[in-house]
Amino acid sequence: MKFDDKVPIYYQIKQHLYHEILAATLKPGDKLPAVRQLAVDLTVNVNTIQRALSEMITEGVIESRRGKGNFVTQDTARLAQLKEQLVMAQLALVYAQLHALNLSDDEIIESLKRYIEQKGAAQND
Amino acid sequence: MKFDDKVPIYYQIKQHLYHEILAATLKPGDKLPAVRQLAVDLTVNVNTIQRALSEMITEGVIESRRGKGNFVTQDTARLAQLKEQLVMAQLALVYAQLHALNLSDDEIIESLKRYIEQKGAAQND
DNA sequence: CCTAGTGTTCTATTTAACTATTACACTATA
DNA sequence: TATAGTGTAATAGTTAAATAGAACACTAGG
Repeated sequence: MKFDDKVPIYYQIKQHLYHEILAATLKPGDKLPAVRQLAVDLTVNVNTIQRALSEMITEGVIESRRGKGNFVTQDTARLAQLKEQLVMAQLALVYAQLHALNLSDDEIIESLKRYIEQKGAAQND
Repeated sequence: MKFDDKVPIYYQIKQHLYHEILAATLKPGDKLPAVRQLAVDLTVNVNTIQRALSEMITEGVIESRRGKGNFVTQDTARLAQLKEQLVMAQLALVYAQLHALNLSDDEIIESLKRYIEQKGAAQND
């Protein structure tokens, strides 16, 4: 995994895991890879994995069972809520950024459409 | 100015200045506030300001004139190019994030529209 | 009971960002 | 030429992220 050195690695790992869970690559109740395995896979230290996981445990996304492993919560309502929050946060961010560049609401929507069309033309998804 | 502690301060300052320039709050040829003044305004050290500025000088956005000050470049073509790049980069980012959450192209566009409508309803812009 | 696999915690060290401080270089102007 | 305002650069110290390594706690299975 490649990291952006502008953002703490533990935070990027957290976002990575969030995406896997909210995109249902990891389903409710699924067991995550062992922390030592994740550390190898992502070529970081166990402590860095642990830091990402401990925040997600606090947030109710992951349940930890000592001696067994880490598991995706089965609280699907919580997951749906978090997904909606994440989508809205992303949109709010990009909207604020583009609005700050003096793009109107319509221009923002249009430029997104243009981007998607260009993307589709450049490479079939 | 408030900073996100997940991202280096110098980098946030750079983005902040980019926005002011590309939104034409600071126009081509305009003089920027003195580095020591910026340091006071943004409550950071001069070196942190300098680091942001030196990258922007390398990128051709700002011209430095020793003893006089820092000035926005008058190369409007360069500015237009950078603005387009920045907009596209923002869109690419949010698209990738939402796509990774299994939202289709249409759903991404629709959710942006919904966000903007909600925003307009919640607070007149 | 022992062992392997798991999560958890602690200490020490390294590195990069940021700060504080000082000094230097150049420009304009009184 | 003296002074104030500007950018530039170097040094030293602080802090947080990340690493390395070790130890501890719990579970399952032979």
